[in-house]
Amino acid sequence: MPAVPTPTRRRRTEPLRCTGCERGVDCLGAALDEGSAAGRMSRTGLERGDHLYRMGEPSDSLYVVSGGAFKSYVVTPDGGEQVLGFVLPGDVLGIDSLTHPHFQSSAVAIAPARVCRMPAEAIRLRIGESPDFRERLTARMGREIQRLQRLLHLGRCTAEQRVAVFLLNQSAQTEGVGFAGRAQRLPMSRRDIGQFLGLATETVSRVFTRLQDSGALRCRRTSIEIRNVERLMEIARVGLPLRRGG
Amino acid sequence: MPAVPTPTRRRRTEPLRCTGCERGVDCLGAALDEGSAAGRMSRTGLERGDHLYRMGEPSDSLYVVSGGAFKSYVVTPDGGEQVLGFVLPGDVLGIDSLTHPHFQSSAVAIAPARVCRMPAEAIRLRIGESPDFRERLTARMGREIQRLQRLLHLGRCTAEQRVAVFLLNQSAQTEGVGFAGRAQRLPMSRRDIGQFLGLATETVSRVFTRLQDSGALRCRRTSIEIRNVERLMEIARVGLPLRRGG
DNA sequence: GATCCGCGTTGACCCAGGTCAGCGCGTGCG
DNA sequence: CGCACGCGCTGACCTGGGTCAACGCGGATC
Repeated sequence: MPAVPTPTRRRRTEPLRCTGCERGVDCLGAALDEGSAAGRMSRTGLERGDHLYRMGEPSDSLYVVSGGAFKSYVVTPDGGEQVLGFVLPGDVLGIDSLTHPHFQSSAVAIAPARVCRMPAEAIRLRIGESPDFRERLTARMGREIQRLQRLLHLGRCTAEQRVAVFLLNQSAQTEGVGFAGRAQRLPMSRRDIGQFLGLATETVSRVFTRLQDSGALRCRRTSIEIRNVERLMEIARVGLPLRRGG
Repeated sequence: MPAVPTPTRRRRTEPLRCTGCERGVDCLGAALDEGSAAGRMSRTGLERGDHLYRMGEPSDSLYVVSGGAFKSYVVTPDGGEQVLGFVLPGDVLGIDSLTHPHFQSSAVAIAPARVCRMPAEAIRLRIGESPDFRERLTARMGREIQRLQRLLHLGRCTAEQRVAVFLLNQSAQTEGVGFAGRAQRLPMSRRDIGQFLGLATETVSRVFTRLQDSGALRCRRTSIEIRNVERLMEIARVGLPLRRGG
């Protein structure tokens, strides 16, 4: 993202009702958009590079991603970026700042995206009146804790393992469990992946070519196809054996 | 901890009222021990090496640590231990399993310890009746997310930075912010510290001696004294300059 | 079409920290 | 008392991946 920070920008904001939304009743938004919180939601579109929010800004909302992709990150003391995760449709943005008056991380669209805004006061109201909503929210936080714990472990693995796990997760999230054989588009750059996995971009690149040489993968720029899920899972477990072919 | 798992053991369990407890009203237990949840808590003592719970066991409680020290960890697929954190008096154990039917991590006492058990059903009741309790619990989860995010960043730092940050945190938690000049006891082994920070025990040991040589620290086995907080904070920021003295 | 710029890729080099091995010390136990 | 064992410490060695530099490619701009 640019060196001179672009302003936090949100485009085409419009009020929203969840009735008839393609995400259905499992969406956290649908669970909010009832009772006294009804009618307080809004939907916003963002272009690639637009910030949904920045670390330090007053945090007054939670967002359900309904399209596109986001990168969540913090700026480290030394000026680097620690990517916390990539956030895809159905996921919630801002949950790490729910208990704080200011955002604890930044969120930027890495592809044209849409989000549904859930204002904090509506959330607070709904928490009081709906045990179901309460539990969903708590479950989301619990899941985030789990995710970060797994991420912590990933940080102790080899470069091959990190990338393999990352690709498998990515594929599972976008296509359902373990689907392979069709090319998908990775919305994030090698740089982003590196800052997420704790690797230099060069290393990410090298691992990609090594995985390709081993036949587990086929990739060109942002297009990627898992050709051998079993092999990739094997690599995720034990690292890459150096021989080629297969 | 031993290769053959010791049974999960809890000793000297007794019913508990928070009235008159030295921890005071700020304790999460005191906030629970009112209304319909009253009288459902209990206090337990553990010896060094006793497990409070193990990953996979049915999780039916939250615990407030009231004395001693714990290590929270998960066993990684390759059989290693990933230490998630060290848990000291006032902290809560089991919050990462609150939204799961089974514990997602294990907790073992690394020193003689005491905990107050908060049964899940009492928590559920109290959540329904007390917005204050609810918010405290959510705040705890939010804090855990923050902690893990910081830990993630720590995993990208040099060995010196990791150890320096660890020692500063440890000191802050046990003695109030930035206190130095008096020896304290580290209840965890070099091995534990390594498994927490993602370093080999040898590296932890080497860094300790290097920090000692540089005058920032004085340590012998489990006894440790921060002699120069500023220097340690400087190291935490930028890593250790190689020259000695100071 | 010419130019530019950001991204991905590759090669060469280097070093922080992992691994292995040895040793000393304190503690518990027969 | 002697022994064994676990833990911490240190040295020697090795390697995974970071760093630096160069280059190719594709998309945007004029």
